[in-house]
Amino acid sequence: MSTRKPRPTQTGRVTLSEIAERVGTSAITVSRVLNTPHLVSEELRTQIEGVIAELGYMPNRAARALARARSDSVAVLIPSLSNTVFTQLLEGVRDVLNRAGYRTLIGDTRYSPEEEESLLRAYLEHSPDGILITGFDQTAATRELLNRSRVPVVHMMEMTDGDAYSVGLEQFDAGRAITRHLLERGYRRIGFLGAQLDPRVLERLAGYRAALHDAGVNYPVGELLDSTPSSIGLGATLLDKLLRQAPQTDALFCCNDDLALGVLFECQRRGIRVPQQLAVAGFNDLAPAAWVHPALTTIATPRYEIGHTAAEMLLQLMKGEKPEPAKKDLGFSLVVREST
Amino acid sequence: MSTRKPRPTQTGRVTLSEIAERVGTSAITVSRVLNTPHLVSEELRTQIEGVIAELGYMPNRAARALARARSDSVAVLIPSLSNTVFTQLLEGVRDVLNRAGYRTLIGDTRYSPEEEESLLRAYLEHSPDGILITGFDQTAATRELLNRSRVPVVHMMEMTDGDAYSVGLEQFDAGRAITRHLLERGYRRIGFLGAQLDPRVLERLAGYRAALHDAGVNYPVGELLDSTPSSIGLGATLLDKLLRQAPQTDALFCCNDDLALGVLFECQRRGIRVPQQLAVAGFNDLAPAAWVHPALTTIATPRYEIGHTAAEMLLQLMKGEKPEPAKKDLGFSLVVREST
DNA sequence: TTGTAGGCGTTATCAG
DNA sequence: CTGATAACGCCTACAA
Repeated sequence: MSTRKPRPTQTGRVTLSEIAERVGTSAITVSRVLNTPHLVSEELRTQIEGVIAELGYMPNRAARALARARSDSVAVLIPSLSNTVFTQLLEGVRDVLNRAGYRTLIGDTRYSPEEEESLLRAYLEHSPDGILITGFDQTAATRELLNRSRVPVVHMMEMTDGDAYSVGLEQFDAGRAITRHLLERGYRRIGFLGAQLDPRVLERLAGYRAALHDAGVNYPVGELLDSTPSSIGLGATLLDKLLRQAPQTDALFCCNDDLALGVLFECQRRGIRVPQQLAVAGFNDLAPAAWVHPALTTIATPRYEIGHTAAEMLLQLMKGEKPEPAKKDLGFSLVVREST
Repeated sequence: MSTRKPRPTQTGRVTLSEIAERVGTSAITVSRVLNTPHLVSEELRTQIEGVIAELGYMPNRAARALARARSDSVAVLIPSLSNTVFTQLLEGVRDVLNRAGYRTLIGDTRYSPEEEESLLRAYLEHSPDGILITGFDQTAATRELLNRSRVPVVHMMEMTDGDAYSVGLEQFDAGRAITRHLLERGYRRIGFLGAQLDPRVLERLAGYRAALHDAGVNYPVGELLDSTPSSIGLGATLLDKLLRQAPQTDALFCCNDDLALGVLFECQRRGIRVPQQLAVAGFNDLAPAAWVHPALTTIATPRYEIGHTAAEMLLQLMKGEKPEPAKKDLGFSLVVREST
């Protein structure tokens, strides 16, 4: 029994060996109490558990990760932390992953594929067991990194061809659906307000154009695109611009609720009656949409469920299972309220 | 030269030894190229850098953390991810910490000290180099954990006595300030709407009461407290309740902008003129406050700056420096708009 | 059911 | 400036 006496550790934290020494057993047995308790005799186990509690032992994740070659962590890349669309997505993700014992490394890409690439590079150093990423707008290098890392990946928010795993909705269809709703209501000079111009917004724009086209309507003067981030203030600004550029517009599809709220508030300020003089539709169905006056017609998107489902799919992949189907379309719903 | 040939690793990832072998040097030298390049000769360095790039080498953080006994990560505990107050706080935190090379482990406590304790327990396993935590409402066990871990901690959002490091604002003073504003405007039957009832809300309530008391006003029937989470919808509900309970109320201080917006929208719906029939004040100055109609009087709180400053303070602590002063009051400002 | 040996990938230490 | 050696704390594999 040449047991080297374990000295206090570098960090001052209690280690398995110290516990083992106290109990008069070996580190591996203490490890078993933590990971496979059924493999340890009742007696030893309760004794060890006592000392663990007494000493306030706390496993060292770095050591565990190194030994097991997995980290029990998942990297989650979203465009923005200040957009509730993505924080709700995150909540769905975390409710699933935390329960399953995973930590999430959250990265916000600021809507930039380059930033996304650099975040991914950084997070791969942590050997994540899985990756959740927003959309399909990755740089070539990002794709390369994802492939070479051999870590399971699930894409969120959009659907696509390809053979990637994904959970989302058809942004194109949603944009078309709400535009059709406006057409059905009898509006014809239907404008579009777009900001940020990320791929999902562009899909919605394409859906809007398709709906108009299908209806034999053409209203290019009503399109206003701005690549700066969405905000309520920008909605107000864009409305002002639009009314100069195309005063005859009778309905407006805003690429998200923030813009739409800005438009609504600006209409209130100017005394423009909604929907009588101008109908307004948004996208996402954020919390204020149901409460503003008039209440906002919009597309409800299942953010929480997308996060939840994507995380579940990733869990399967991390277990080595093949999720079926590989793509889940969680749909959307048109919520007609007073503003159209 | 009994160099064991390094086999492909467990994870399939390139390691320092493999690079070393390729170059005909040792792992430690490769490590130096990464960490202290000035200690390696120009020639060897460029050669090694070439192979690193060629093979797409990626350091293993777990191994590094284990060897260095620090993780380059910081745990950040906030009450909620779906409240923009805290996501803005987070952005301030991350802008500083990411730049300094730290990762953030984000935990949302759901406003529960018990949940906070369990998150802290979990995150301590990662050996964070520092901890940012919201407020001072910790369980005894949490305090014990923080002390024993000997990890630097900075508290955010509130000020307090004690000797803890903190960056925040005096919630009491802010609540008192906006109430005084209402008093100055001539309102006397000033109600208070509170939700969630976390410590910061209770401080604001205390400030409200103090202001009334100082003015010789007493209006207990106007206080409505609800421990469920804040939301626009709850604001509408509480207004309804309040108008039954205290119809003579002439002004309302809502503990945050969400409630205030709900109140405003409900007033619009009912045709209650703001501020003529009822003045409404909020707290935080969230984005919509400036744009709703009438625009909302509120208290602007420096969330981003608090996160930023707290992170800088933590950085100092992690370097072993003593930040001066230990408590930073970043203040608030009264933003008077149309609703009062 | 328990323990021994050895390694995970990196870095600190100290020698050359 | 470079390298050999020995950790870091835990776990896998195998043996007893």
